[in-house]
Amino acid sequence: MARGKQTEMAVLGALSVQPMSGYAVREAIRDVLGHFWSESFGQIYPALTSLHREGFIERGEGARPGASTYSLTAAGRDRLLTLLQQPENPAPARNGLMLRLFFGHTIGADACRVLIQHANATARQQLENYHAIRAHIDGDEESAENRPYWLLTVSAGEHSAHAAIAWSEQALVALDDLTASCDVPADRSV
Amino acid sequence: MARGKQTEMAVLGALSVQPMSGYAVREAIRDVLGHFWSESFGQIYPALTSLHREGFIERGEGARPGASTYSLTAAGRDRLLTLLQQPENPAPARNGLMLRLFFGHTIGADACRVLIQHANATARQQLENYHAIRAHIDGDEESAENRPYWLLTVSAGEHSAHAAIAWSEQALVALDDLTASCDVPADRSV
DNA sequence: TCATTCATGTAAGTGGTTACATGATTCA
DNA sequence: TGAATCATGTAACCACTTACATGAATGA
Repeated sequence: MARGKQTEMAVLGALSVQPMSGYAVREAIRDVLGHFWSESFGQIYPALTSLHREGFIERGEGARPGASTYSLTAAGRDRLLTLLQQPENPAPARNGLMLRLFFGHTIGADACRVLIQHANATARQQLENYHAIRAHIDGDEESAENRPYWLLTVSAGEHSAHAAIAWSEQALVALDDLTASCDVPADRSV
Repeated sequence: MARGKQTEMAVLGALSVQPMSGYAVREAIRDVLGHFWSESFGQIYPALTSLHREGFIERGEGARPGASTYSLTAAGRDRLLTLLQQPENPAPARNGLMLRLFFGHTIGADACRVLIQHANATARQQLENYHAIRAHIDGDEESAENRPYWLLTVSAGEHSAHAAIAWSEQALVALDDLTASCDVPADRSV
């Protein structure tokens, strides 16, 4: 599926939870979907305009003059369902850490260690964030029907962070073995 | 770091292994870095032109008329080292599966199951690929100095695939519990 | 000879971010 | 009063993909 449809999907999804302004859509995407999705102003406002033109959202009075509150129409709800069911078009892989490590021999073992330690710290930070989000979702009485699905996404984040932590620690040991076997070859039997 | 520098880094990295044509650079990036990096023709040829203009690569005679063989200059090797040491600029998160699951209540548990089963199959496939790559690297006598670093990247892929498999299976159980508790509430405690 | 692969490039278009311009409202 | 936040939008730019145009070499 075209990548442009994904912005539409995220915006309709945000509005499906509750009607809100474009500004609030951006905040919702950043704060609620932030750990697995992002959209910028430059995407959100044009998307709102075209969704409105196509009749998928309605524009109502906002709390302030000049502000609007968008809400899904019936057609918009259908549209969201259709989009969500379309197969995803995976983005091309681009992992900067792996690219650097692949040329690890060029930058040296110490520089690699720094990169990996940084990845480890990041993953630990993420894991803490996921725990906080989980606690927040568990404590939220309002969205009981969404809760199991939201927890699924948090769980995916936790699994991924755990894997990154395990890998990075194993990788540091492997690098230590590598340099040790260069310095004191007699000490190690593979 | 700017995203454009990353193409430069990948191209210089490919040429650091051995001199080759632009066409071969693209093949190397696709086949060797494929599981964590990608570049298209439209990026590679302009990058080669600008790297040549800046003196980071030399253009030699190719095997055929009209074809060139690019190789790193000393300045190019320095440039690669500099680029590899710069901190990465992580791309904004965009996980289509998570976006869909977050609105899982809208599409329903069965549709979510399909998505998750697909993710499971993909991860298993990736795991097999990583095992094949690992075997290939282990059997390659030529690149002994690069081997430990290449294995690090394969290991990262394996960890990530394992995490995806474990998560997806757990998620399917969670969805089963969810629907079971809706159909036959008396059967389940919690 | 004819399809495939090797090879180099360009052009058009998409998708996306960032910075800017503007102004009202809230609250300290 | 003045800073922070809410709010809407546009313009310029960057990164990237895809499709196209071209043609030589290889090999069935």
